[in-house]
Amino acid sequence: MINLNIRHLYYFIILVESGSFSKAAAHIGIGQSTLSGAIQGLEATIGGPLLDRTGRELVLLPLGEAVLRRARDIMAQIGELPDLAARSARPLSSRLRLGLIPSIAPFLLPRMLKSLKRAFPELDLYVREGMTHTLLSEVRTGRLDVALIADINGAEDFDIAEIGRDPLLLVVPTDHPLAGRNAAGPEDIEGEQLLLLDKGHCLRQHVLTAVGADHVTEAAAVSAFTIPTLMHMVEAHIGITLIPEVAVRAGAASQSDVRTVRFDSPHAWRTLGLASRPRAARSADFDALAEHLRAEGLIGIGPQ
Amino acid sequence: MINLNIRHLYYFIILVESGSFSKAAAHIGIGQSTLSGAIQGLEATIGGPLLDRTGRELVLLPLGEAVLRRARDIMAQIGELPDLAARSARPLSSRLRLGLIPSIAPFLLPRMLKSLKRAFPELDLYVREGMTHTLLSEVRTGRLDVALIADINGAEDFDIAEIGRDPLLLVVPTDHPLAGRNAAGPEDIEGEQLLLLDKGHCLRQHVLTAVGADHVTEAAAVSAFTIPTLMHMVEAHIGITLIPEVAVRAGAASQSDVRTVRFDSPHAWRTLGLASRPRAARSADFDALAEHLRAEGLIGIGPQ
DNA sequence: GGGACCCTATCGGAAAAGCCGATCAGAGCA
DNA sequence: TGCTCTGATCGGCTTTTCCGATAGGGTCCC
Repeated sequence: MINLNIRHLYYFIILVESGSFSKAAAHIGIGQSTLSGAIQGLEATIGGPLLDRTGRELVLLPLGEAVLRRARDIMAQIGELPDLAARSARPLSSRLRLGLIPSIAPFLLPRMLKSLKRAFPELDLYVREGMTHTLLSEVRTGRLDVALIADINGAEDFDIAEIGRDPLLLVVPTDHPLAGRNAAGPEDIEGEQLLLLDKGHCLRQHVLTAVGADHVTEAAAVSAFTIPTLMHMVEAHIGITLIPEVAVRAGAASQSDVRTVRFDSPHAWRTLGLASRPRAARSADFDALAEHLRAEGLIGIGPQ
Repeated sequence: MINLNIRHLYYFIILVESGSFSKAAAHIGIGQSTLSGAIQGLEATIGGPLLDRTGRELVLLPLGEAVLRRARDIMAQIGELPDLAARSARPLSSRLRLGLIPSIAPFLLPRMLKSLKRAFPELDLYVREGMTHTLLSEVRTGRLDVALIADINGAEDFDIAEIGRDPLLLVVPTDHPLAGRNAAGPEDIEGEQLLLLDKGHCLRQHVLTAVGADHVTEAAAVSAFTIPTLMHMVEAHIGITLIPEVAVRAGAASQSDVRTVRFDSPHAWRTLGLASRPRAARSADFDALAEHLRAEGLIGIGPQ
């Protein structure tokens, strides 16, 4: 194993620039004997002489010249390390791997990316879409830094920074009796065909809870993979559904044949939060991200 | 001053590749506590945390990733150093700064460069032309490695590797009485106008010695800066001169209006030698160069 | 939820390296 | 031939590095 101290490479550089052991030692602030020994150690680990000391002036051997070039390169790279550290110390200034659930990602990303780019130009955001349990597993193993999820009750093992509340809105066809109403409740949609996202999506459970799981048998529900598909199914009078406000805000329900109606229920909203590993070294970064999302109001309507 | 051991950078690389302190320590062959301390030291000198150790798996922080990249670069550069040393150990495999005197350089260089390139492809030859005392001064101070000179008696302070003897030939106009002769001697040119190189050129003194300084007063001699100029002056019947065989061999006297004649005199030759600093670290290189010049017979007619 | 297992951090003592001042040997110069 | 300057060497001291043992957490399985 090579035993080589960066400091000794620096000594060598100064030695060449000074042209003399004693001057270099004085310049560095060490004894001449120390420098002599350090250079000999350098030559021993490299495996050849660097300097010709026989003459009145030190003469750099070809090997010494090659080593000098590399030593300068190395010192430059070493010198950058504290700068890297300083840069990393600034909030949201480096790579951050963010996971989002499918009922948020497509609606939030366009605005969020723009907003983050403006506020944190150094941020190198890496985004992945996945269901809650997948994202949390990746956060746990370190493949993701944070996950923006909507089921903060199932994430007790994680640090949760709440972002806000995302209400669920009822979506009905334009010609539906409820289409003109200001608000509706669970009792208004009894017997209706309820359209849900596939199993695994947390929104599915939230919707079932919002309408009251008793009122709709799961067997009677029809599933879709994405919210836009749900919208098209509502348009086609296959049934009705509830979608989160973030999707509505992004235009998910803006076709002319559907209407959104406020849904009054004790559970007609979901709480959004950023989940990260507890005691993670970068918690300051995560807090900054949560604070930014809250302040910008990109998602949710303020903390519960 | 940054106190950082290359070894610890290597530790960090292995640590990241192993994914665990204990595995990395076992792989390197050090104690786990040692590795822990080394990484903490690294983080202290760099100025920020490199890893998040809170979870089950080590997670590389952005700073750690940047440092890892640089560490790998640095290790690669360090690893090349012994290779550089090994290459430098081969003879004539690196830069060599050679000085030549004006009465040799223009005639020898074309053939010598080709020959050296063939024999030592790694050689990076840097050539300078200068008068003997200039070259020797530069050898002494280390700005040149060796000088090919013709006045080895004036260089007692240097290591001299003799290359061979360079005879001096008489040059006369074609219609000169001596032009048809096989040989001539000092007595044959008494009273002739002798053409010499300028003061400072060692050839000037060699010629004066060869003809016997008594036979020609310096005042009667006419000077030129280069041997081709001398040739033109002989052509123009301004006088006669002696030039070294190396110049003749390179075609310096091949115009139709001059003839060369062997000059018989105890001093009608000069000894060529490579001068280098005594006890120089690269003496093996210089010996190899001298041996090559002798073996190739590019200059001189064998050792005296 | 309790216990086993694995992980990293910490501590005291031993080994090694780094450093210093003093001294020695050699080269260059007068 | 001395004198001066320079780098190498040596003994002793300080600092760093390393190790084994141990402590403190986190994770996972029962």
